[in-house]
Amino acid sequence: MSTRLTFTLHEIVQTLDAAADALLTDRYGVTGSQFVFLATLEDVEPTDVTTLAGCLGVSKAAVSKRVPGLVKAGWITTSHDPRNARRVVLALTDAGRELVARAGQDLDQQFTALFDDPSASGIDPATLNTQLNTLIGILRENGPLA
Amino acid sequence: MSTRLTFTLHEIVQTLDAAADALLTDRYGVTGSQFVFLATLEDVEPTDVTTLAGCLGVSKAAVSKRVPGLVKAGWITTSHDPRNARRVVLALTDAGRELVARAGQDLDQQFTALFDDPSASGIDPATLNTQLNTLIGILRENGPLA
DNA sequence: GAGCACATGTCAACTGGTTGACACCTCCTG
DNA sequence: CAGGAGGTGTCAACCAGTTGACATGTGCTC
Repeated sequence: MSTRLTFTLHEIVQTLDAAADALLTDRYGVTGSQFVFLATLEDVEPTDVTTLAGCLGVSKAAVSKRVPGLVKAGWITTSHDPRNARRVVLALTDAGRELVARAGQDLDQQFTALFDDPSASGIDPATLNTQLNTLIGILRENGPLA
Repeated sequence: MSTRLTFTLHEIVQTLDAAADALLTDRYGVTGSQFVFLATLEDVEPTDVTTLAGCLGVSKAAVSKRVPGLVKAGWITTSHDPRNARRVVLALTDAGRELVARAGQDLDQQFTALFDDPSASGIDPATLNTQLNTLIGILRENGPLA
């Protein structure tokens, strides 16, 4: 338990990610980063490599390299835009959509259940969220640390 | 601005890291991850590869590979424990200690200054920290998502 | 219609992590 | 003292990112 807020923030996302990863691997057979890929795609499908890379916050090359594996695993499909021969169109398969829906709901439920713990009384997730978003706003205004 | 707390948490640490990295690169000529390495070492020096890897939360091999570069850059030194010929003892150079002190203070000051912003009134860093630590505690108790 | 600016995806080379195998050293136990 | 258990660092092979270069396709302008 750190007294430094920045450390605490890193610690909580790491713990959160580890927990999510374990759940996803055990129950759904995907890694955390695969789930993020699929869930993000679900939000914008059908779309192309460039757009998805933007949504994920990674480079086009990173997306490009991961596509074949996800196709082979049966989560996504690729097709070609008849209007643009260069463009690779990505979409979820039915299995992919199903996975995102079920696992997403599962994760959500597990997470919100944390706040039912007696020691969490007095912690309001909405307030917490607002405060953190305010900090993000200030951080962005100031340019990377003025 | 996300409404999902988990997303917000990821977003704030990413923004924070980007800001810190920019500051460190500009003013001190080290990357964020180099600074973390040195600051962590400062906490436990002199120590060996295994212990430092534990503190950093990475593998021994990862530490082992980064050492030569940091020695060459003049931030750390390696030596041998006379009691154990296998053991590689890591310590900061004077330059390294100086860097950690100055940059650490700089980062701290920049971070705490965020809370002076008028829109941050009503956000108490200590309370925030306590609440997040409570959540971490619950998360760990429950095993990776019960 | 020719040509150019730009969008798009992929490749190669690099970085910094991982795991598993291994060599080496220490120390305890019989 | 022999020998094995276990600690310690490094290596090789791999994975998932990055950047920069590149081939290719689109569409605008002249």
